[in-house]
Amino acid sequence: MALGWILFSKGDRHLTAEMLYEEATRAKVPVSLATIYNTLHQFTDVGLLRQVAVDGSKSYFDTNATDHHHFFVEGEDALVDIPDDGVLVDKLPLAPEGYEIARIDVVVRLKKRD
Amino acid sequence: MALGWILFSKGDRHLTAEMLYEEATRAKVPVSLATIYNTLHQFTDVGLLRQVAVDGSKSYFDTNATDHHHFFVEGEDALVDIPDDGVLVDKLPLAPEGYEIARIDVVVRLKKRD
DNA sequence: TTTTGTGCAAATCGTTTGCACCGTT
DNA sequence: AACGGTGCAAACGATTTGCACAAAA
Repeated sequence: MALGWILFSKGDRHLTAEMLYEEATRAKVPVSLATIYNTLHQFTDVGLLRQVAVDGSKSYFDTNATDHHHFFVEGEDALVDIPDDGVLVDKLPLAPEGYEIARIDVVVRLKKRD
Repeated sequence: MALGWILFSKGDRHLTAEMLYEEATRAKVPVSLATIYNTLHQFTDVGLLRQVAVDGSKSYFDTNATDHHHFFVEGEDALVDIPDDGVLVDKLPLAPEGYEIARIDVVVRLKKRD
């Protein structure tokens, strides 16, 4: 419950388990990381969160569960929604026989301009 | 060197470190996983491989380093190239001030049709 | 002898699992 | 007393690091 409040009372956010853990701790909600993961997965299962795998290691949880795409800032490891329909995927490829498309993820990787 | 042969002498492939490790072992090239990772990263750094982060955990290395997108079969954990230009990303979003687009990753997640 | 390259054992880090605890029926 | 739910310590698996050894300079 407490975690739900932290997650959803501040608009759209992109959190890692670690981030939520720190926020919870700071907010005097003492939980272990395992509980954080359990909670994140439960929210994900009921469709309130969207899990985004953007680099090899940690994964992000997006409080905006609707279909949309992301910027990912390399080096900064920040995940940002791409404003409404800035991206359009065209010419959807046919799914191979016997399969159907579950979801399309578009990640636009950004790097600092030098 | 031996790993280079395994990687590149069989056309386009999508391998995890573990897979390459097993192939190497089977091919009587005894290396540790750490060496596999070192080698994969070296090839990636010089642009011969492309690292694809598709789910939270393991990451795939694609021997096709050119720009293209992927199907990912959930459950099977298989990664497949999307044939030539089956996908087209339109209306490229402006990168925020001070940033430039490094790469665009499109992953079409497939699930078995029931 | 120093320097440079290579491979790996051990450590690290994100994540998951099994189980102990507690309130409820 | 049995049951269901919740939280977490400990295990796990993928990846990285630091260091030992060996060949080249």
